[in-house]
Amino acid sequence: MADSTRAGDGAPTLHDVAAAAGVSFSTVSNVIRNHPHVREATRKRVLDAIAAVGYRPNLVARNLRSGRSGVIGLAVPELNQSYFAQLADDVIRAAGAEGYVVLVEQTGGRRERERELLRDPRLALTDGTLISPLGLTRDDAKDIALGRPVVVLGQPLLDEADHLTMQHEAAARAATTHLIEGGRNRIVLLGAHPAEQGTTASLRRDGYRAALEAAGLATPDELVVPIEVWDRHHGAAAMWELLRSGTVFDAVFAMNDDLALGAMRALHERGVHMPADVAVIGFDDIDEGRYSYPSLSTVDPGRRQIAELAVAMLLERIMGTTDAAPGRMVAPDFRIVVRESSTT
Amino acid sequence: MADSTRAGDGAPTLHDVAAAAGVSFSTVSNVIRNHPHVREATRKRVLDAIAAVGYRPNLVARNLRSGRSGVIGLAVPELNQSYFAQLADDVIRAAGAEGYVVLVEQTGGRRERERELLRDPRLALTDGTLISPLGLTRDDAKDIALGRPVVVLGQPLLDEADHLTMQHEAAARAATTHLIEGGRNRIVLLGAHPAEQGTTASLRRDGYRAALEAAGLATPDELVVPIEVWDRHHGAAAMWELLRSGTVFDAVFAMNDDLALGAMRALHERGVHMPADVAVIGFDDIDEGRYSYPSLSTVDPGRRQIAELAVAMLLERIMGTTDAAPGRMVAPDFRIVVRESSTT
DNA sequence: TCGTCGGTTTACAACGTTGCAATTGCAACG
DNA sequence: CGTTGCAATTGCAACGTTGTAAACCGACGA
Repeated sequence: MADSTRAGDGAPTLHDVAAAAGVSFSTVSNVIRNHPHVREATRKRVLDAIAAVGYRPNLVARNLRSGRSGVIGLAVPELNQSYFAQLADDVIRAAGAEGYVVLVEQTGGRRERERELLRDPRLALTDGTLISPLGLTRDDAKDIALGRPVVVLGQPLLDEADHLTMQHEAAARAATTHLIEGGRNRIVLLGAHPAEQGTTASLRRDGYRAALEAAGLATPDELVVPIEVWDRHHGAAAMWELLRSGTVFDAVFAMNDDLALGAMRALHERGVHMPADVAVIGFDDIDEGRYSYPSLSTVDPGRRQIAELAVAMLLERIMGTTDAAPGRMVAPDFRIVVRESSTT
Repeated sequence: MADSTRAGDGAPTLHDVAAAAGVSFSTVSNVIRNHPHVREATRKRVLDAIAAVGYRPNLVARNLRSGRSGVIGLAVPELNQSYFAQLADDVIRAAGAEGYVVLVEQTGGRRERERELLRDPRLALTDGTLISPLGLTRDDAKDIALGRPVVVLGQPLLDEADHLTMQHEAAARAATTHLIEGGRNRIVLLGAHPAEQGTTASLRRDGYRAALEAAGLATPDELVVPIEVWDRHHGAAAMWELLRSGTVFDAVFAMNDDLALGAMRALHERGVHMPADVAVIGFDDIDEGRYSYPSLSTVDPGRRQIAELAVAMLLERIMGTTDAAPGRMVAPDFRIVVRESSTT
């Protein structure tokens, strides 16, 4: 039980085990690594010694030797946004199934922070990175040299990285079309990021516009509401402001479910009925939307599959089981989920 | 710009920089470590070489040398439960402010997994662990020898660890009392874990019972609803079942907000009005509760402060800035947050 | 001119592994 | 009874740092 062989306060090492078992530390290493040529009696003696001194391999040393850490990094805007919490959940599970653990970083969706993260030597602790950028543009990323496996969840951004792209535009278009087919024609877009190109926000906005144009509807500027941070709070605040302004509308397409839920709260408070007065659809299919009142229509982008696919792509790079050039994959099909908030 | 000095595919090391700068690698190390005695000209030459070869320190090697990794582990049931997602958010922020990053593990609240995690050598990658156990009991934990900094969010569990305990019982009692003061007397407890002692669930149940007894109310068995997993789905399902059974009640105290939100959905679907017919209060004060309809009354346990305090306690152990025996801290005050769901 | 004393630079031994190369021991063989 | 062959064991050089001890080198005072 006791660890009488140990000196100082450090954890026992191979050498401590070796001393306890009366063999060289190489032999202990052989036992641990399942080296084929170890006599049964020796193996047992070593295993007993391991138990006796309470030895645990020092993973840091092992990593230094092997060049691998068994850790992947996941960078998301913030876990307080349900979509990313659930994405992180899925990623941790998928990675865990392959024996990897996950270091989670929050970017707040700020481009400087996203940039910094991709260059941060801290990431060298991980074998690779999965990043879901929000603010970063191709321009910002131009001079980033990675030299390590990275998978980007989003639009093509880095030449050296793999990309897993959602069908933002098509999905946004389908969501908007769903509202139009329900007879709506003054549809608010909640969460625009005006100045940007090639980001999640701009692609979804393009889809929204395309749907309206295809239906012969105009897209008045006052219906496109910019919101920097896509959380419930900002969704509610923006909706309050919109209601205060007296703008007339009969539907809302929110850039994500958090914004939609925040907006719904504001609509409730003003006594606006959903879906009778205003139909609402969000994006992401977070779990909450099933349980809200009214339950929230949304776009299911296949989050779970995306997480699994992204982890698989990253691990393939890490293990070097692929020699394909960095490329782009398009996420599996999205799906419009119709719930109460947009039922005609 | 180019890295012509490099051989092979490995990242450049101190030696590569040294070669490029024409100094010994020790000097490079001195520059990096801000050793006082380096001639200005030399420093500049080395810095240029660092930039030229694109050197980044190898953190794994640094960690091996220093015995520190700058990583802490956070073990929570699952990020899909909003409270833990927000806790993780807070912990990552608090740790980040001190220069630490966070490796997140999910336990699913399963005792075996929680046990395993505390013994897993994988944790050796981290400098310490913050764990929020759900299933683990003192008995389960009896034979766990840590030998490393651990802070437990919850009841005293491990002799070698620090504990940060919420005032579960008092808070649950206050929540229940709030419902009673609103004139309710058939109060459902949602989320009991029947057989357990000393866990979050049992302490909150004790608080619930104490409040009822103090008010001279009975606690009929049919009002105490056991639910294993505290998420929206199970909350809704349990409420459906309760409604189906014909049990009469006029209020619900849910063990957490997710359960409450799930239950509210079921109540909505059955046309039960809140708070008129049934008052609801949850626990945790997750962000969602502000935006639900009706907005959810809850117990604010001071999550943010708890996260910051827990990180501070853990870092104190890691840095060895305290030599106090492992002990227990009680979390700062909770607060009953009254919103629409329990307004009389 | 020599020794001393700074500041400056370099050498080197860890940190705890891994994995190959080298060594040992032993049995079967010629 | 010395080889050969092979299993079992051991030695040792990495992996890329940090930090201490040692070495170097002018300049300055004696």
